[in-house]
Amino acid sequence: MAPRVRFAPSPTGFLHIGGVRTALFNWLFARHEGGEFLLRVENTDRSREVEESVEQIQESLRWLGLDWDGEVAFQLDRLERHQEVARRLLEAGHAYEDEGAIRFRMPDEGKTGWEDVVRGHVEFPNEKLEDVVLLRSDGRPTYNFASPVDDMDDGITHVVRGEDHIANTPKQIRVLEALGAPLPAYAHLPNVLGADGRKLSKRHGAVSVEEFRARGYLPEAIVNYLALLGWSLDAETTVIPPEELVRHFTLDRVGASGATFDYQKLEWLNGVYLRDLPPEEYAHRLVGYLREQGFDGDEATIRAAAPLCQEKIATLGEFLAFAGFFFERVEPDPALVDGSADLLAEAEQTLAAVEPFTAPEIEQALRGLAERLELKPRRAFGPIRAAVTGSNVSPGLFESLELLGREESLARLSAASRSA
RNA sequence: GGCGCAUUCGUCUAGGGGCCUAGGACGCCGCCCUCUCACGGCGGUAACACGGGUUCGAAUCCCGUAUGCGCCUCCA
Repeated sequence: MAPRVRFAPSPTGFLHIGGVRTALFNWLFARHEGGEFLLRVENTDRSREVEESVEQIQESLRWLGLDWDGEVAFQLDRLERHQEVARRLLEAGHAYEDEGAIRFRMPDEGKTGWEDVVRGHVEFPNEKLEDVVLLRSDGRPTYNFASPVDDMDDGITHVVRGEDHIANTPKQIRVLEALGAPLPAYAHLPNVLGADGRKLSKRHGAVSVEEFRARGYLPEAIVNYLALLGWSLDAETTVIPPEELVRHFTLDRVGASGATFDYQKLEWLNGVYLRDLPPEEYAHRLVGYLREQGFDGDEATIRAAAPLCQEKIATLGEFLAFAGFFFERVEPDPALVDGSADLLAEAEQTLAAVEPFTAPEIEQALRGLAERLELKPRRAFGPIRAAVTGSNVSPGLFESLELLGREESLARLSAASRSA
């Protein structure tokens, strides 16, 4: 039987990166096994619901490439079903009324356990199991009731979720047993933590998919990185594109201990993916990203600047800080050009005569100038770079000059020379 | 407090009794490359939480302790 799994977020806000990891493992498992991946919104607590979040969650999943099967289901739409099942349990003596609510009768003795796919045998003493509320006094189901009932109705074969649900599992198992439903396999994923060992939150850095997207991370890099949080292919491999992930992912290689989210490693991985992109694709994504961020600089210039930056930045978000000088005049840091008035004037003259105005010729001319002035290349090019790009960190100088064009390059050199 | 889960370099991890004087990756440090930055190359740093067992032999199995985290809501 093909497995069927689900991702069941509650619509209380944006999609948290820890939630994405849960969704990802479900998705990878389903796609690897040729099963189905369902999306179910657990919205039984209307008071905590955040407008727009349902759409945002879907948009985030789509952006990451985590496609789900069928329509999105909403837990609240199945209210009548939940009430009917609760009545059944009431009539069968498995539940009782309590101040308007309906509670499930947990056994008082013995144990309730299961073979967790990632942790092995887990069991709880039944005396520790509270009689959970099935239906609130207003008739709405609670999570510990709606969730297993929906899993049953949806034919969920594997419940893959965060480890914070471990203590809920015995309760849900008892409910399912009382209903005579087959038990799904359970796999409890380790938590995703911040650097201080606590649950990853806003103060550790970006936590929502939207934020990572806005900062210029690639979905495939995020997916790759997240897959490594709790799962590994082998002892060696780190860079594993989504298709490879699908090909190799198995639940038995998921670890059980909490994983700290490492922003530096994600950034490195993002750089790997960025550099691996074919140049046209890189330019395409860069334009898309910049437009999404509201940047309206000339597209041809963006595309021309793209290859000069591809090997040098790790996130698309760095582009404007790194190559923004292509789109507007910049004020060089006085300290970088100070005392170089003559050099800059000479460079201006030299470049005025370069023909054609292309990187190789520009390089030859400027190296010749450095030699004449008896300056080490790095000493000679530093002020020129600052005059033209505004910074001592930039794309290649000669390529930058070519792209900027002779007229603009000379103008900037002239201005800097006067102020130096 | 009770119950549960977890514990290998700073971080992510490999490891399932001898292949481990513990491997890979990120980070960090050094060198090389070099017009800056980056990339790349080379080298280095750094870990089996602790204590008992079991065994000829333990990172690997068992017990205990410690620490961290989770849950104990008519939240999910």
